[in-house]
Amino acid sequence: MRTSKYLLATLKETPADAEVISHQLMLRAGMVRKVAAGIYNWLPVGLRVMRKVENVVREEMNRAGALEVLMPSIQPAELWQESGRWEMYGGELLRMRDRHDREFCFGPTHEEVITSLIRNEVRSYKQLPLNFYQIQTKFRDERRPRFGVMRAREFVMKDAYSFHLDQASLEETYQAMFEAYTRVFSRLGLGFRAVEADTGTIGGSTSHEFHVLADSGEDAIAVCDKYDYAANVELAEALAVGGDRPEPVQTLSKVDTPGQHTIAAISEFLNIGAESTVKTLLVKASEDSEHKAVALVLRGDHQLNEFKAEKHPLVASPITWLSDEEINEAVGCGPGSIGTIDLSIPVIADRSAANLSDFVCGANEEDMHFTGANWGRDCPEPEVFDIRSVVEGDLCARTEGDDSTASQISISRGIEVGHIFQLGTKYSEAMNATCLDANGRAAVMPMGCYGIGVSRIVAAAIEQNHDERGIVWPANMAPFEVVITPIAYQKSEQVKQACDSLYQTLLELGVDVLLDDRKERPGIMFADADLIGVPHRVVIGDKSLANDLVEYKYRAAETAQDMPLDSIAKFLNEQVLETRQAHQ
RNA sequence: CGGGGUGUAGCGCAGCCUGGUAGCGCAUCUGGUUUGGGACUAGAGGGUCGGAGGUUCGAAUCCUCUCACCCCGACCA
Repeated sequence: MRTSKYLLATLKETPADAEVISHQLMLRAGMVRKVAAGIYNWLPVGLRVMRKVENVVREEMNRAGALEVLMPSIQPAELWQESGRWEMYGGELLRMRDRHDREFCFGPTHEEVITSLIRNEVRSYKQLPLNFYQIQTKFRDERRPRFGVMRAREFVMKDAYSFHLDQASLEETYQAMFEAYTRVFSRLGLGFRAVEADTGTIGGSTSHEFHVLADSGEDAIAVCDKYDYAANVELAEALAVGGDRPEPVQTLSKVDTPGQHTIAAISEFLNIGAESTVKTLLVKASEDSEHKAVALVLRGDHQLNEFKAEKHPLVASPITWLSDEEINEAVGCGPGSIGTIDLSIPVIADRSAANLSDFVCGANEEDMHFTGANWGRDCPEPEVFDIRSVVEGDLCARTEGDDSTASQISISRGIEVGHIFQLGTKYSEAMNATCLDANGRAAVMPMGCYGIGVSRIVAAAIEQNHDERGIVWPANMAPFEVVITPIAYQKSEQVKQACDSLYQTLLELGVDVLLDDRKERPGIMFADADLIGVPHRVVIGDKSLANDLVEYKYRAAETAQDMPLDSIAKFLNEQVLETRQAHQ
């Protein structure tokens, strides 16, 4: 491609509404432009990158035996009503009506469509297992789109759905997808980690997320390298800290704590550590409970994990906090004075809180607290449940024996770019997707689903690969593999000939090459090439040509080097082929 | 959906408080001088001041309503 016939659309200044570096650089490099909140145009440079990602994804899905299909982005309401999600999905589902007033939605995902398709096409277990995928535009009406293409409303996703006769077959395909995803992200040159993930309301089955590690990531990941444990903090198990519960030594006493309503205030007022206090949080009880509220008890220095708490049968889902009035009604005081003594509602204590003795808690009376409180003696033994979030330094849940130092949890941030899921029969059962088994009986097909955020990967890769001059693409994602930067292309016939000839040779070798034949000063051409992140750059000017030399520079390298003109094409081709092969 | 903020040329911004007929830098176009890291120079084009209504002789500026976008808030690729 010649820049004179192309749209580089690079920007010198950073647009004001871009916050994260990937969004800023995608705008500056002329990759995307915003059309509306969370909706983007992909310009030529950006689309080139996305296509490269798609190609790798497609190759690996094909290699893993999945079959490519294309489903519609507009889906009829009937299918969603059949699965029950027309009511359940909420505001993220963009709904619309056609001219006959029939209801449709713009697909945020395709379980319904694929299940409806396959239940009509598959008759016998002999056809199974089958795995279908597509690379297609999705729409989710996010409550808050942000970070450019990273959390857009309209985005490109690879989604796959597998159908099986039994669980064993599902697990086999799940494993194959796990390996395919690992290959995809490795080939794309991303620093990533597969982590155990929340199965959400579907429950019971296995799920893994693939995260690109980046400080700007919206997810927190708990990692322990020693035991090879990695899980989203949403579900990472938190062990009790502090060992077994010591015997009580203090007596229960009520103390005046005027105006002290927070853990920080109480521990300072009483001159004790927050880890000897307990906080009592009141949330709504689930509908089948006889109580209105449930008390969640945590050690003062710990944080409630709402995802975990929601899984307890007594806790209403989604988790709902009691208002100040409701708290007063339930325990007779404000939110800053609740405690575990003489509570008439169920008490669920975190493992660490349950291990405390002689702790401080509210007295269910304004401006009063208890010290020396003890489970079993002063209040009933609580139900113990893991309801706190792991923190840096916690012992890994997989720790074996008395290994207290080397197996601590560290927390890092990640961008979710892939998610694989054993769905089970949730959709196949609701939509009656069956096939005949070996006994000639109808069997509901267990399903798996597997997603990759194609457009999000582009942004995630930039988060991980940039410097002060711009993007430094991983080899397999760069929009162009080589850029030729002439010095005085318009004036020097010698330079023009050398550039055109090299350009033609590289094109014939199948290299993605960009020739910057604009009538610009070198500084502008260098800046643009660095900004869009072309890995290999060749500068051709009269000075070096006089010695039959050209200058070669690798984008990520500090310095350039002179190379003979007559061997540069061969050299570049080798470089390109080498990186392509290294990432096959 | 709550809370905060911003809308003035393609991009980044000033002007608004104190009403008087819209400006700066970058980018764009033309000419000249330049040509190894975002040049210099002379000229030129480009704006419903987000939209509607109101106050006023007169509104980018004051008032009301509205729309869009951004940021902070717990179900996601």
